Amino acid sequence: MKLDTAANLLAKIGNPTRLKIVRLLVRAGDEGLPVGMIQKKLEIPGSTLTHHIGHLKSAGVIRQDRHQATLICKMEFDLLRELVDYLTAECCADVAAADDAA
Amino acid sequence: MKLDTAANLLAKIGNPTRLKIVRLLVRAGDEGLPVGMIQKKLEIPGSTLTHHIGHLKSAGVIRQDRHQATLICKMEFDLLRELVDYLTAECCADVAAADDAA
DNA sequence: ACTATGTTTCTAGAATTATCGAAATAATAA
DNA sequence: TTATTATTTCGATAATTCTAGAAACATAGT
Repeated sequence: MKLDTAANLLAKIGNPTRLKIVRLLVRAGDEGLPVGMIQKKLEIPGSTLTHHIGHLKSAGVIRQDRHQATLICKMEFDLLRELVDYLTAECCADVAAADDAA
Repeated sequence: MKLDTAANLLAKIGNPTRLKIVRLLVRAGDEGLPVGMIQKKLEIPGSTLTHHIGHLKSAGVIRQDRHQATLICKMEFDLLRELVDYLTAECCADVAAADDAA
């Protein structure tokens, strides 16, 4: 994963409202959650919620599947995992070596 | 770690310039890097660099130790690890829906 | 004191992001 | 068709963040 991609993903989930959305969706698992349910839990206007969902979607963090009249939001777990892997590799891997060197 | 704290940390390192700084400092290990060396590697104006360092410092991601005329920037590895742990918990969550302290 | 180097503070403009009401669209049912 | 529920798009404003030049401050050497 490129640095700019990682930075973008981090910035997206680095917004309190969006991190709450991510957390809800992670806990919802593969079944996801309807937009309306997220809205009910976060208690924010629909347009604001859509704005944040748009960010998460365009970054590839989540996707939306329509189910009748409702849109179900689902985590793209693979990407989230990739991001954590990047952080671990790029930002934490050298910690042990650094500790040894000290 | 609280959600808002995590979101703030993610937002801080979710800026390409700051993620580059973090990466340099992680690789520098416990010895850290002088501001001037970071500036030389990133090729950005000092005032811009100070701005980003200020963000990282106020979030607790890095600290600065003066060594004669130069300021050495060092990662706060513990906090970074805590953040990765938080993300990992979110990512690999079979978390109980009960602890909803949003 | 003066000079040089390293870094920050001040300041302001540009760019991006967040918020949300109102109107529009999507899907389905009566 | 009309109605209803679900969600988005539009449009405008507010708030935040980014960038960087100029000036100031910090430290050490002469």
